[in-house]
Amino acid sequence: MVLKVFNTLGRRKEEFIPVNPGEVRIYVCGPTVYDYIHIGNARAFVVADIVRRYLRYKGFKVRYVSNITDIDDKIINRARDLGISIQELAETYSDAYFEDIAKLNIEKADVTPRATQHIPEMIETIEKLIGKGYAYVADGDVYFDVSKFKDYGKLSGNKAEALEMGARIEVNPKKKNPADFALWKSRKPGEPGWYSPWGKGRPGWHIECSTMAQKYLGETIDIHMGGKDLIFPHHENEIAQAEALTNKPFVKYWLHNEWLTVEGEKMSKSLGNFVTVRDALKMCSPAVLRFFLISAHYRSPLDFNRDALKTAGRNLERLIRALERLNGTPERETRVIEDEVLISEVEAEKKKFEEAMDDDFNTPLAISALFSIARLINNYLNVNKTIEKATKRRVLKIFINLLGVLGIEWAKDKKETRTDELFKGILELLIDVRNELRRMKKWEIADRIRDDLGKMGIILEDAGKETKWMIKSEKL
RNA sequence: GCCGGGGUGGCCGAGAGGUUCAGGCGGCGGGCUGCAGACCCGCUAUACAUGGGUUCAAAUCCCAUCCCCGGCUCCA
Repeated sequence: MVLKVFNTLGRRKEEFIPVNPGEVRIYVCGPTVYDYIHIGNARAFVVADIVRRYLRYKGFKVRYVSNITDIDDKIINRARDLGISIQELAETYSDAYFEDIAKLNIEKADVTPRATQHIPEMIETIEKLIGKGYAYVADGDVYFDVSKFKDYGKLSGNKAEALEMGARIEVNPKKKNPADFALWKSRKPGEPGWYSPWGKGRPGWHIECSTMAQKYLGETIDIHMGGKDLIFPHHENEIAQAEALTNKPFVKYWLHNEWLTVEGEKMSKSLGNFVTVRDALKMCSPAVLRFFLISAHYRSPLDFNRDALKTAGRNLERLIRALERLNGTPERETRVIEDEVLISEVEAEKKKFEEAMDDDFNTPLAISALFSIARLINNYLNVNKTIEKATKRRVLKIFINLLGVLGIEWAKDKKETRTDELFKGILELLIDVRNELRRMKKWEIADRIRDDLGKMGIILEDAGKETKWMIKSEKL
């Protein structure tokens, strides 16, 4: 099956063919560590994570690099406001970032380069660009000369001339052209600076990414991802820098995800509707948040709100329940026709899942195949009280693998039963007594026990003679 | 001003020329159950912003209009 991806460069779906057969190199723009990451960041990282997992599922060897921007205006200002050092601030929030993405089950990158640890490489790149006539020095700053790069605007569709018209920023008199962008910024009083041929200063934002991407992934990388806001100017400028340097295509496929809104509005500090991952995780479990984030196609807008989270929780629960139900079903040796049918139908859904993912990572459509699998399992188990061993294994494996592609790990998300033995003992005693009451048809008392426990967050479900209990996780 | 993305059933959300229009949630009805839950079945659902056009056939293509959102400035 052919994987198709929507390439921002060209704005159309293309067949995915990596530069080197069987091997994919991905670069994802990581966070600027001046604050906790928000759910919009999380969407971008989850999408990238799924791209990575699915490519691996398809048999590609994946090398995945995602940077940390630890020097930038926002960091400098924030550190100043808080009265702490830049290093301290960056350290705090990069630690928080790793914690947050780990919770969301986003795999760690193979390499996580930090901007401040690659200053010499950036200086070298800038020197080369100056040498090739693409950049010029102006009073301690270095700017990229957009007019020298023919393809400028090919990613975003913005023309350098048009940018001048719309630009509301005050014109920087050091620039030859308003669209030129800084490769190196001279140090202002109170700011940190690194020694360079142009005096003390620090690198521009764009040069960080292109330099580190090329250092770890080579001159032409397969996939570069990020939120759509990065298309311009960030990615446009990365292309200019990298391609001016090598005369080779910098990135084969550019993938950008749409915005996540909150209650219909874009997140912004001024609206006060910024939702960090940490805030969101007070409302739902990490698995639910992740499941919510992939409930729409990555190129469609998605709105974060309580109802949507609730629905995501129910949906995920439906899948997990079916999985657990199958897992808990007793095995038998003999295979019957129903087993054959189940396997072939589940295999058909697996194929649908793959087709959906092959079509530019269509997660909502892929998820619908998972619902079908859940239904098939439930239907089977409604009639069959046992399942043939190999059938069970096969279906479980498919189900778990497909969930795994989406980064939903059943074992990891198992509700932590933070209950001690004493609690369990008492509860089981209570259930036994209740079942005794049920046998005696004392429904009123039996129901009262179930209802009252329900109010306390403990759910009892009678299935024949057995009674299952679970702690209602408000998070799910 | 220049560029871009959208408007699909009560809600969310796939589909991008053609058999009866995914899937989930919610609601209603039924089955199972002592009841409830979970699960299954059915209905809600002959929906695709509006007006034209192309076509044997249009959510899907074309034109116009309305509305929403975004980029052009740090931003996933």
